[in-house]
Amino acid sequence: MDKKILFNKCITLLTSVHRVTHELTQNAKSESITPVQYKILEYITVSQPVTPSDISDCQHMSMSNTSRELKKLSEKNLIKKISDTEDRRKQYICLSKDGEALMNEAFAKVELRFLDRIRNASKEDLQEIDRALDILQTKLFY
Amino acid sequence: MDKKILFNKCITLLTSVHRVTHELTQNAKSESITPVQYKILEYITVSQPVTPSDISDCQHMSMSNTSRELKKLSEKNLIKKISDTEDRRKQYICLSKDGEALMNEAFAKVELRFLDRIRNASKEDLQEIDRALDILQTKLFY
DNA sequence: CCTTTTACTTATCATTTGATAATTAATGAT
DNA sequence: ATCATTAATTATCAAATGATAAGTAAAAGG
Repeated sequence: MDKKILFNKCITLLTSVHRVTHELTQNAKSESITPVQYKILEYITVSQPVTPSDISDCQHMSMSNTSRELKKLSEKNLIKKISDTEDRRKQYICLSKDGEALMNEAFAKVELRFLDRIRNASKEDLQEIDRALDILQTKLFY
Repeated sequence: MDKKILFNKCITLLTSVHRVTHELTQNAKSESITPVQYKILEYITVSQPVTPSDISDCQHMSMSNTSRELKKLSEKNLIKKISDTEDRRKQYICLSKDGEALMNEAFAKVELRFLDRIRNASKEDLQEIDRALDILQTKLFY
């Protein structure tokens, strides 16, 4: 196995993944939030509850900028902040009802486009895709 | 095959791919260019020669903003513009020597990190990864 | 020819994002 | 009790990006 070839293949896939992600998500997000805010909400959606520090780490942004964006999301009533009862410096961020609704809507659009993308795949194709997703998730994109 | 489960698995992989991409590429790019400029150079690298219109389409930015960024890249001597002899409205963009050097350096850093990531993979793992990349490339991220 | 379309450019403005420093409040360590 | 550390906030500034409008030059289509 030539690792150089594997590298190139991987780069090609990365490029394709980014292109397809854009196709799946374009116009999915509400216009009331910025791209960064959408990414934050997406992260909260799949990982809630999370702390501002978690968001800062995972989204690669400074605590100050994270705090600013969370404040804006809070002002738009898309998230709730809950203080930790043990360590009162900490906060837990969750989606509000509005936030959930907004993300459900966005995810529904993305799912529709995803289903359209695999529309013509056979049963065997789907199983191969499923298996390939597992392998890459565990062995490469862990 | 439950397509809903497949969708969720796919979203999880997309998230992982974006995280890993960030890990592989962070600090790989020269500090003399902006993220958007790096993405443009990356696209030129794998697809050259390309026209400004190609870049505009594929990077999802307006022609005017594309033109501005290409001008900056040109001023930094990272790209060359070549006019089409047949249709003098058209241009072909290629990397300059400096541009190639800059991208080679960036790709080398990314490759090192990639190799480190698959350091502990067995021969069988690598073959599975290779096969999985092929499948996803052709059947999902086409 | 004359008009329309295409490819690209320039200029300008608003918004978003990134970076930095200073501050508050709670906790941990000695 | 004091000092250091942690978690988060606020304020401010600069830079990058996105959006829009107007303009140039070449080509294409009557």
